[in-house]
Amino acid sequence: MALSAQFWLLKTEAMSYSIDDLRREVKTRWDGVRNYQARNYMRDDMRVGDMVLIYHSNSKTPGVAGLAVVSSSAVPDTSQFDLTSQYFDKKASSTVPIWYSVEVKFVEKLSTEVSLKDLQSLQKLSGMALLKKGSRLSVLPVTFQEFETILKMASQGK
DNA sequence: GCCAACGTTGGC
DNA sequence: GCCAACGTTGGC
Repeated sequence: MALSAQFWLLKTEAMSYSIDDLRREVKTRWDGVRNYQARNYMRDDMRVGDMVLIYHSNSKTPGVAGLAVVSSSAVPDTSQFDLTSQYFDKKASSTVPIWYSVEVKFVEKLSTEVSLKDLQSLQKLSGMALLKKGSRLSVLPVTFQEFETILKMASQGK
């Protein structure tokens, strides 16, 4: 049951993994996601070539900081098997993994970050999953219109 | 640092 | 299967 969505938003705390980290590494496995719905989006719906907004959460000025592309579809998140990892899950086994992660590749860092405030100020974006009250999901679908609007805001230095 | 809104866990 | 307690997220 694949969604038609081809655009996504991934949250990350800039202090632990920022768009600059992704630029440096070029590609990364988006591991450590421990929420079932977020997992389902990654495992069932994210496809190679899907575009991704990288969102810095929990920072002084939260907002969309950059752009990435899905470079590999979801495989079991190896950190769930790693005893030394904070993401270790004792209920998971290699034959029956629980958590999955896609790989994303750096595309660009926005010259101007589009802040949460900016997003909230646009009537056009009022339907965004990110802006829904109480939405704490770290993997969220974005519509093409929303995606386009946000990139436009970035290009206008807004 | 606060706390509201969630999701998960575990006792019953 | 219910639901209270607990842990986490994330804006402010």
